[in-house]
Amino acid sequence: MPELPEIEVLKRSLEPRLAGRRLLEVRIHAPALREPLDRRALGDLTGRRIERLGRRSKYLLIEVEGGRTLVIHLGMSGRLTLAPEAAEREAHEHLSFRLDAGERLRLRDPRRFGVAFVAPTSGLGRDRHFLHLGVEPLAPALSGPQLAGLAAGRRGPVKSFLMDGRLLVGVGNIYATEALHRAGIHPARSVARIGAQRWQNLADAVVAVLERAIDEGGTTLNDFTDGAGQEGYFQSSLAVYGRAGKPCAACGATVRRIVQGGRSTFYCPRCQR
DNA sequence: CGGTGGACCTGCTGGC
DNA sequence: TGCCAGCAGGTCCACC
Repeated sequence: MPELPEIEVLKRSLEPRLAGRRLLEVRIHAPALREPLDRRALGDLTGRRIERLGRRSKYLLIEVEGGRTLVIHLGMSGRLTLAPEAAEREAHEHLSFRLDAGERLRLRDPRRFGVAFVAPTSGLGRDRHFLHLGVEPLAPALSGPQLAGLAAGRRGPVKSFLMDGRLLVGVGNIYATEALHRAGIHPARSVARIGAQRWQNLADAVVAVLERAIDEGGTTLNDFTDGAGQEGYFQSSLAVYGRAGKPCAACGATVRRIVQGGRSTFYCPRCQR
């Protein structure tokens, strides 16, 4: 579900409701998500006040007093919501924190591809999850020369390049697909055959698609919601993703589906060269 | 270096 | 109606 826009939407929805509040009690209902849950480190968060929320790549950062940060990655199917303490635990709710005022922060993740761990705030960049992450595409906005520089000396299809988190973070299958359509670039085109103008178009497209998706509350294909349970509506703006056999939103040609690196890619054979 | 395929896991959909 | 194959927003690894 979650790429950069979804995590950013989640962060923005939770921040005003979490900042300044205290984590009063933790419940852990599974031994592990994609990685084991450290009961001691998570339990050690109780009693601490939440200072601020942040985001790095597709990781949500919940910074608490005492120099710790609770880091949450939603994997493919995770959902983090703030709901009444009285509400029953839902299926696949693996981790939750009771807060004051009768609310509970709940992490549900049916597929358990997500991650939740605690790390020292000052050393986050040295944590193994963050050590090899590439550049953020927003603020400052990605530029053409920057993208070209990341691709210099490389080969391989541009879509794989966009999704390589060691170079550029936050862009997953949906937004890589949509950005390439917006830039008019065929997803299988080699990065070695992209010129300066196209790099600029692509950088602009990545930024525009991500920003618009944030504005529209993210993409809810199946189960994404923000921290209040609100679904996004960028799915209605998708030009090609998931639209194999249907008309391209821009030109009406029939959208095609191919597989790259084991993932579905959708593109318009007329708009994208 | 890059590409492929698989692993992790549950749930939903579509075809028969 | 039921069953089963295929597919799903993300990483991470082994292997060619």
